Amino acid sequence: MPQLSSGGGDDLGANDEMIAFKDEGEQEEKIQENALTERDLADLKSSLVNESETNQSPNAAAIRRAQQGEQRGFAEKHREHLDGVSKHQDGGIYKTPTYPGYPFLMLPDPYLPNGSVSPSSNKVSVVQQSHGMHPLSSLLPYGNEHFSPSPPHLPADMSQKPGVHRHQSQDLSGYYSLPPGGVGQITPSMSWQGQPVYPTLSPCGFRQPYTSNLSSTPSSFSRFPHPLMLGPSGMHPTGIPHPAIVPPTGKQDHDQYDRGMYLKQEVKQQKEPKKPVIKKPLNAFMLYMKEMRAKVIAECTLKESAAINQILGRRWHALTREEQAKYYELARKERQLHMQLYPTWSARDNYEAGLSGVEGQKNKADWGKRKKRKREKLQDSGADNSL
DNA sequence: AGACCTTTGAAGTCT
DNA sequence: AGACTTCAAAGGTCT
Repeated sequence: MPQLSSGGGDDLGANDEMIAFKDEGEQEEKIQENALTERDLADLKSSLVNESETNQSPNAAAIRRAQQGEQRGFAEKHREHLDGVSKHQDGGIYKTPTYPGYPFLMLPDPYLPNGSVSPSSNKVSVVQQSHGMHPLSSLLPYGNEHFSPSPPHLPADMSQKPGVHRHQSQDLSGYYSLPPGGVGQITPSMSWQGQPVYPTLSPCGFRQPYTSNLSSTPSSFSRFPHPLMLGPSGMHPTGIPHPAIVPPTGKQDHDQYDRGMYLKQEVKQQKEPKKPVIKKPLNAFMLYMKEMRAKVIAECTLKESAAINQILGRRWHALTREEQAKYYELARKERQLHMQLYPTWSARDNYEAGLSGVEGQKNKADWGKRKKRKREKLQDSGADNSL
């Protein structure tokens, strides 16, 4: 793990914010690595494109394995980078928010007393938004479904776990519970229309001006209002439009702004009034993926998530520690918020309940099956390695 | 219809 | 304590 214990008094026990940063000389080394990685990405992309065009040629697996081997080497190297400990995060990470796509909001920092706005959050730096990506999506990592005009079901723990006091603290307000009928601190600058154009290296390795030309997309912010603008009807029954609550059917649909989708979901939810599942808070990499996926899709014209995730995994390793630290910090806040919203929730809940239906039906026997599958897979891969 | 793939990280379980 | 497993997102692909 790249994180080390902070000892900084984070009662979450989450230590991912403590990311080691070394001196600037190493940064240069990192930049060189980035350049190499971009070339690797070009190779990866071309191979992936070929892969998709040739309908998964027999060589694809071998190529993939080779890439993964290469990637592993990089990962280990990267982790070495992160092994050192530095304590200047608070002073350093957000001083220069160089990452253009990171949507900082005017968020009260739950770690600061009185819900004061931390230096880390007083930058509204929504500059580069991914294709079809909501500007707030990094802070709404559980999908947008929860903001649909049709309110989600009560969270399972709301009705099942007695004594769960759901307060809407000031700390939370900055994240999920914006004032009804308005977007609160969300200023017009949060719109990604007409944002500066950042020439970026595509994950495929070619330089391409990345424009947030989203007006043509169905989920464009210009055509559809922000889900948080939906007002009370889009609020969570608690008053907190928390996105972690999803129908137990599992997959979240992306084009939540599509009215047709709303209707479909309404019908679906009427048909299957199952208990919602509170999903895990997203980790740093998941947040990164969520933000960058659309961009990679647009630039590489890839759609297969497995391939995209490979690219994103590489890009993740190619990020500087500071860039990664932003996501670690965001993930930490996500966990904190999640814990505050659902103090009795445990990841175990989803182990047992699964997303497939009635809570508790996916019992340990089913879990054992998956375990077995995993083991079989690992054994197979081990056999592959032995060849 | 649902599992799988693919990634990293957090958190749970097991030994 | 450390190893192992599951889940989180995503959407095409496969069974």
